[in-house]
Amino acid sequence: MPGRKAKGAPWWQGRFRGYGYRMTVPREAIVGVLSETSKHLSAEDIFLEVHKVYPSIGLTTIYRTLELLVQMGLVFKFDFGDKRARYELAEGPKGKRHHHHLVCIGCDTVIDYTDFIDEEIELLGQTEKGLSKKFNFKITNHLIQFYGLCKRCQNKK
Amino acid sequence: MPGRKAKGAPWWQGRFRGYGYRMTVPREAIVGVLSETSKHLSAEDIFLEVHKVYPSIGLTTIYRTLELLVQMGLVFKFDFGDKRARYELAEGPKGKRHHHHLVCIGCDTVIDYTDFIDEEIELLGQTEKGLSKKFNFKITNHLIQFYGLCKRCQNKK
DNA sequence: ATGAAAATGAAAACCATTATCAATAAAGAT
DNA sequence: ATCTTTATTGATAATGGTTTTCATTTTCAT
Ligand SMILES: [Mn+2]
Ligand SMILES: [Mn+2]
Ligand SMILES: [Zn+2]
Ligand SMILES: [Zn+2]
Repeated sequence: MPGRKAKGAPWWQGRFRGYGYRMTVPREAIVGVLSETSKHLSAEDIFLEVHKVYPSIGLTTIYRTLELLVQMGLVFKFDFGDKRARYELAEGPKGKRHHHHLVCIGCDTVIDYTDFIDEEIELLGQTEKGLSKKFNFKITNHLIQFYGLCKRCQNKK
Repeated sequence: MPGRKAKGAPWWQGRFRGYGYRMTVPREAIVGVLSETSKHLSAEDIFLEVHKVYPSIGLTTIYRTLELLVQMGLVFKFDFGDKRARYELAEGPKGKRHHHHLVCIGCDTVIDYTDFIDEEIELLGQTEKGLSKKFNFKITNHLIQFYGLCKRCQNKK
């Protein structure tokens, strides 16, 4: 099992350095938290989690670091309709993991899905091409979210 | 030209009454503003517009009425990434006009498009069906936005 | 016209996010 | 290991869109 617990420098350190940023304890901790969850955390969520291990790290730093991470393309920032921004690691050591979301309007649960991406990619590509031509609009990104009721919430009176 | 300037009760009054809400001057004015634009107005935009005719109507009422309208399904509320919510009439007398958006990250312009390309329709149907089955998720709505550069912003410097 | 209930406006409160700024810590040079 | 530069941090205050509060006004069925 190569490298499994080797404790070498985490893969993202090079990313920071590449951008000319310093590697710090708070940054390490924040990316650490994000890399250990599949949830869509708010700044405060992350703050609370980081706080357990480093009580001295402030919420301001969480916000600042998240902005950096978004700028670097390491983190996605989403708005699911509750008032807070939600953050999620954009990629792991294995590469990108672009995906779309199912948002339950009953319990605010967010489901990631990558399953249908493959079939979607083809159609998405064509859609984007068509729009680009029709409106002379250079598409760089897209946001696709489906809203509805999750299994649990469908069975609630 | 049947009914063109007939000045009969606007079509949305019945909607308010149907929900048990009263018809008031501010509500009339707010829907009026929304029905005369194709832009995506913020609460303040609407306030300013209404203010020209009814200087006594306050911003609070704008917010309250917009929330009502969204609840009634008469108005869509969007978040395009600037900090303010944007509102847009969901339908006219002729029915729904569901559409998607192209958002320019250069000038914040938002382009509506309703003439979905075949690929997009297929993409949506296929995706929604697959997702519903796989996750047992009842999809009721979707949000699709493409981000990029509009024609003008592509030709800047 | 009357009166109960709904709706409004002014002001204060909310609250996620940002800006400020003095203190601290990272990293290259010595 | 120490020094030096300067990015980074944390406490605090400020911001700004949106909500709450509550006394006053308006709607509309009677
Ligand atoms: Mn996700
Ligand atoms: Mn629109
Ligand atoms: Zn749910
Ligand atoms: Zn533009």
